[in-house]
Amino acid sequence: MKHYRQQLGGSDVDINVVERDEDIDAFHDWLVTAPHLLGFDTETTGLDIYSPGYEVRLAQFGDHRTAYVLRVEQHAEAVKWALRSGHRFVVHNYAFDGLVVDRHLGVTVEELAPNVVDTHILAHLVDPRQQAEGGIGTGLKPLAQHYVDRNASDGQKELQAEFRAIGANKATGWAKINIDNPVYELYAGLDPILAVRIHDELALALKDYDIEHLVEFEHELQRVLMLMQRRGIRIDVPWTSELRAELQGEAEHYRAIAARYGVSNINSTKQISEALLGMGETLTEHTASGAYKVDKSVLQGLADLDANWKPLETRDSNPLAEAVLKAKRSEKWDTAYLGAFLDLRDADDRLHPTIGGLQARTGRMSISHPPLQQLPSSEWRIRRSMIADPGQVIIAADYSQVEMRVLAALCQDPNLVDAIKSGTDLHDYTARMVFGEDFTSKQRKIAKSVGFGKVYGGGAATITRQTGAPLAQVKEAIAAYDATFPGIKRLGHDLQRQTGYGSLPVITPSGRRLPLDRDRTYAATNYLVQSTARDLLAQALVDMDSAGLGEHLLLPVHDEIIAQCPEADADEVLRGIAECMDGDFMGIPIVSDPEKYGRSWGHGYGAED
DNA sequence: ACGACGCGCCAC
DNA sequence: AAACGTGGCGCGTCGT
Repeated sequence: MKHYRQQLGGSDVDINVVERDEDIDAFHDWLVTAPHLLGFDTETTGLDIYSPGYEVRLAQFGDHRTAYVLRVEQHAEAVKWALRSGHRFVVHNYAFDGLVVDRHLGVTVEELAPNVVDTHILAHLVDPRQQAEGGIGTGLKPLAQHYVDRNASDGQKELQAEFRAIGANKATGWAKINIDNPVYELYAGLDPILAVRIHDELALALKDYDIEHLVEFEHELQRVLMLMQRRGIRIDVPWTSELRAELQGEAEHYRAIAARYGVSNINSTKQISEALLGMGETLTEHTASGAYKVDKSVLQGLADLDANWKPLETRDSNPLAEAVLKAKRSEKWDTAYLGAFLDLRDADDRLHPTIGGLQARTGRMSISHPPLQQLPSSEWRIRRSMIADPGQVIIAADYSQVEMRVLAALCQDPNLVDAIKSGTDLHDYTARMVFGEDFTSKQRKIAKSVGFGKVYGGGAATITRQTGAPLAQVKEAIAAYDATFPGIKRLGHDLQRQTGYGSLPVITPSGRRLPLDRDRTYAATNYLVQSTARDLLAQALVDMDSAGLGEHLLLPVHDEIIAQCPEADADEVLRGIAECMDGDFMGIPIVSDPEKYGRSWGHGYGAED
């Protein structure tokens, strides 16, 4: 047995590294007398749990002052035994380690999840802000520094130095570092101890908030999301490869055109602005640092295109602007999406994206590796890469105008409630109230933008920029909007007053605490609405799992659920999904729009067989 | 060479 | 009085 002793938060901690088979006896002896609640952590070769060749290298258990580090290759049975020993475990970000032991040790999410408390979830419920936003932070390091020891480290920096010493980097070091490297072993052992100590402090903080139901709910949701991540989603490799080749060809074609105008690097804003000025174009917008702005909207203007890439026919299209726009788009779609699909797939051509259940300040979920919540929706080709399992079809259900409905429920403005309950198009209703019976399509667009502005906290200037309508007209529309729906404005005022203008958090109907930034208290309405809409979708996911629909679920996308099922069952499964999503929220009907897509996700966006 | 950071752009 | 929210990620730039 190898030992390390270290000071942590004013007391000594002991880290024991199991080296030989006889050391396991000491681990056994410790575990059977150890506290019921133990910290657990793993060290692995990387983050891509499902990639070929992936390995879990170390497994660590610990209490407040003692940790055992086990090498999984040697002592996998002891690790499994410990995980099944009836203890409860504290894990920081169980969504990761839980899937690691599910995939690589066969200790499943189903058996372990009920015995786990995740400090990431607790931390987010105490304070969802990152350090940079003025919060405590939700990572192991900031939590350790805040709750355990001002000088605590999660070892990332120290390990990075070790990686460098062996000619590795952050990406390769975790797989390459010697398994008996002392820095590696020490920090591996510290992590479960930190998790336990952080847990106790967070549990104490949560006691005051009376949100035990949220703690339980978020763990339940996490389990459902982990099963979705484990299931993964199949990709059509030949389609993806062919589309890549096509987009790469397009990018190359347009790069060559740009090069003819002196732009050798289409990502260099400097080259682009200089070349455009050289062609006699006038650039009027500047970036924050004073450089000429040549972003998408500026280039679209020069290329005579509107925001939807449709010709405006107001001028001759600048060929350089057009070439840069198209080259950039093709390149981004190729690398950020299609390339990632192929790189991140497992041996069975499935993606297992990381689904963060409690990610944004508002609790909104995120999906990364690859980022499947942000695939282009303007066309179907990228989404066409995601396909249903054999014999199945992709189905989806999205909430209809969920944020406006939530806003109506929370502010109870009579006209807004009436507008939603009447079932008429909300933006038509608003335009009629604001501009009268004979409103034009332009006025409807303004009314729609004002509505979004209310949800996001935007003002007249932003709406002017978006719609192109004159400022005076936008201001008039906002005034009329406020007069029509006074409850929305009142909600914002009430929230700011109730929170002491940012000194207290906004509390959502679910009990979630949402701290405000003092210089942006106008965001209170948006936080409340966004978070509550998220809670509705999260509850629907948990309900679907309880209703036996879990096996169909693929992805959550903010206000919609992507799923799959055998074609013959599509109507029935969609009905079940709708039953979980739909309902009454504070007197406002929440309704979803279920749809059968077809063989691929792209089939919901225009792809055909 | 690597990593932190700002910008821009994709989504809802 | 006015103030557009939440993410992920690839690129270029800059600092180590």
